[in-house]
Amino acid sequence: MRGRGRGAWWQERFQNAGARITAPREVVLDILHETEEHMSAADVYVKAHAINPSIGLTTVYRTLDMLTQMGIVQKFDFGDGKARFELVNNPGGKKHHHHLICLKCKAIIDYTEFIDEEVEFIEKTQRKLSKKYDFTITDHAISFFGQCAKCREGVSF
Amino acid sequence: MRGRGRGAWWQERFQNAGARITAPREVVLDILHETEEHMSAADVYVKAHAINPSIGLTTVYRTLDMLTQMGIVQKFDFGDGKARFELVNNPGGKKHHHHLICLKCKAIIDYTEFIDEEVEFIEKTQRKLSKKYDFTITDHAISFFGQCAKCREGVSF
DNA sequence: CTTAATGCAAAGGCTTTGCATAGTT
DNA sequence: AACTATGCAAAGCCTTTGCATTAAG
Repeated sequence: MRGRGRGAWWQERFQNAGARITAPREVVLDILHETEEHMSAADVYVKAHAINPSIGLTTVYRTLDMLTQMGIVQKFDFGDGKARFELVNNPGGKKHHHHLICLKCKAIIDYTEFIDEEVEFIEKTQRKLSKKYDFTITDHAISFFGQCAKCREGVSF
Repeated sequence: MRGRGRGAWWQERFQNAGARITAPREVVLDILHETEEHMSAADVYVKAHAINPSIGLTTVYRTLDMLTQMGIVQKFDFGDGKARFELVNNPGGKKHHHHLICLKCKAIIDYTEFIDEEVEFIEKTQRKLSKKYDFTITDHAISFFGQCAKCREGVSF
């Protein structure tokens, strides 16, 4: 029963969805809320298990999957074989950002610089898409791919 | 030796990179060039193997990976456990597009409607990011996530 | 000729599933 | 009490790796 009271924003969503509020789910949400990183399921599991040793890896996977489907969490694949998870709206936490990904070394840069200009643009597009395709859009992702300075120096390709 | 003469655009890039032009690579590029779908490695393999039975799955994976690192192909993860590949620039082929993804049923909609407006915006951002982070940007991806009309009707979440 | 590319088989690693148990509502 | 959520172990499945062979430049 960790974090009860705080973070009620998602508890309401759980109830509306008929999903039970359980200790493992609270722990996972807390962890995602407090981190600045792009965490893999295993990363979350390690922290969760440290907090509450009775939490298993399977539950972490299942929780992350549920949260992704609910639109509370966003799942990313940066190309290194394991999925990464981030809270979509992190009140008081990490700022909304987009990604710059090096295709060679898989380095990820989070940028927030031009987000403000992007927001207006994105929202306009979102409204149009939502209407045209009868889609309820809850989130978006923008990524740029290329080579970082370090990898550009190196030979090949 | 399929497709020699045509599609010389990538052959030059191979030579500059010191990569050999081989039959399997030509076949894979041809397949990607001719399709309208988001193909998995297995999908590509099936077609490639049908054209040239001596082509193995491993080579398809290795080729796709190389093309991705070269920026010729873009690798996507739509959340169903297998990676998808698309040619980045497909002269005379499929138009550049972005994705609308249903988090429930994993349906993917390719949209091209508002691309033109996006292009100008994206290029501006790209120039700024490229400069600030000393990154050579070769491509981008924009995706919107949510629920399609069909899944919205269904209960849960 | 030299070195990269390929294929097959096997290994690897992340993620999912079956089933009995514990926990919520 | 009724039914969802969890955990463990095992299975699944996509992807990668080792190594001998073949082919490109």
